[in-house]
Amino acid sequence: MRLVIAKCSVDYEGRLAAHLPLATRLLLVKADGSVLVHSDGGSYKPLNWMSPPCATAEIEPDESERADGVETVWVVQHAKSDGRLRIRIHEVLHDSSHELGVDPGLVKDGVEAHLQKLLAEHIHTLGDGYRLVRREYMTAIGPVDILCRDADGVHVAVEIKRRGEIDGVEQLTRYLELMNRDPHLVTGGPVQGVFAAQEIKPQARTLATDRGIRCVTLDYDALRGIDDVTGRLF
Amino acid sequence: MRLVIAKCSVDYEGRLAAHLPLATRLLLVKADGSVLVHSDGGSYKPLNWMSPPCATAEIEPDESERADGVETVWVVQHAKSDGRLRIRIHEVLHDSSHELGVDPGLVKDGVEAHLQKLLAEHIHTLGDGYRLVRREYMTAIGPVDILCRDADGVHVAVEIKRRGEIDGVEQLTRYLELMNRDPHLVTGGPVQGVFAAQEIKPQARTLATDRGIRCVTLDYDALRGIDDVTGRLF
DNA sequence: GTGTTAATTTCGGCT
DNA sequence: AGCCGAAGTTAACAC
Repeated sequence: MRLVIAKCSVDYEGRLAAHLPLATRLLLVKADGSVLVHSDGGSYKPLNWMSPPCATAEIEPDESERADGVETVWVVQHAKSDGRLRIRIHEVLHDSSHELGVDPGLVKDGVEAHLQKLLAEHIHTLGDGYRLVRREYMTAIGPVDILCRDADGVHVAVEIKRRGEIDGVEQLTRYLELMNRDPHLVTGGPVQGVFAAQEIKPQARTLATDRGIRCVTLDYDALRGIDDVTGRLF
Repeated sequence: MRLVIAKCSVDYEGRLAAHLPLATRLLLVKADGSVLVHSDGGSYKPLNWMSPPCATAEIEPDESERADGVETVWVVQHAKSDGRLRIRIHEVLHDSSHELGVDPGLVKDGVEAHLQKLLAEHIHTLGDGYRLVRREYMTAIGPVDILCRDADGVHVAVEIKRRGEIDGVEQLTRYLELMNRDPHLVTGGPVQGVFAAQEIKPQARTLATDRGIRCVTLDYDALRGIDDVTGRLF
């Protein structure tokens, strides 16, 4: 990993065109060749970057660039597209390289998969008499998060999101359309839909309700709490 | 901006829980207090981070940590939530600070907003006699990019994308369904749909055509060129 | 490899 | 401030 603090201007051409005026920034070159241009604020997202695979060529500035005070030019070229980053360096304030080795990677907990597991374990939170059929019920266009049956034996497809937005309702709608063509699933009535999320946006709720899909707000801590209570029984 | 290369382990607790095993990484502390933990590969996204506003406290390791070889512990606490990053530093390999100043920021070109503006200004590229009704025509489920009328006065809803994919067709379909329930818009025939993009994926084109939606490929440079010509008239 | 879905998404625009 | 849609989204996972 190479760290360079430099006064520079940057131009990107690829999926869009973007320009960064002259200023002091951090240039980060990773072991895989990717380059990140960071300012001293904002977010974790760089101002500009080039994803791997890519290669950097350090070239001499042309006459007009040299007249503007450009010391060196980095041309970072993406290997598989015409995406290109051109970094005109006016002054290098710091330059150091470091061996980091391979990273063992991140371990996560508490994402959608976890919500799905918790809800499957406590499927009765959807209503009395609900029984789990299976998680990740496979259909031709992808897996339904949870398939269960209500007290009357009617199949219920559950789509789980951390944040419920319109896309999620569309997704569930596609599943429901498909499942309602399957005679095995249409038992005692069409397959019902439940849109479950920690938070449901008003527009998504409106669309879901309009399509006869029930909206359920999930309380992650409560589900986890129920989980703990269950745990205590053993 | 402070740059630290250190052997460390990281734990995040906030919207989820995440853990990074001991390894050598870059710790980047920005002027606004935000912290980024980068490995020497992957993408522009850090392995872990804390967004501003937040504050870092450097504390002494406890006994068991010290026994594990921990030299210092950084506790990065988010100011407005209970999100917290705990970085256990075993060894510092580099530590430097730099004054960067405020960044003038990024200038973009060629994004959807620009395409929309250009097409609205040259709505006749969709066909002779087309007239603009308005951009960002508001419906209950969101704004339609462009609403116009063809030579016969039939309303036409236009969805613009930089890259036309299936979800864009879905979006336009939702708008059309809703708009066709509005008697004010169904003048002389149902509202027509136009899916306009710089590039339209075959699957999206197939779906759109199947639904009676016309696909139009936009030439950004040509539109801009027309714009220049118009500009010359003044 | 291609396509689909999630993300501590982040970011910008508008109400 | 909140809501919604776009992103050079990126990244993980399934087929």
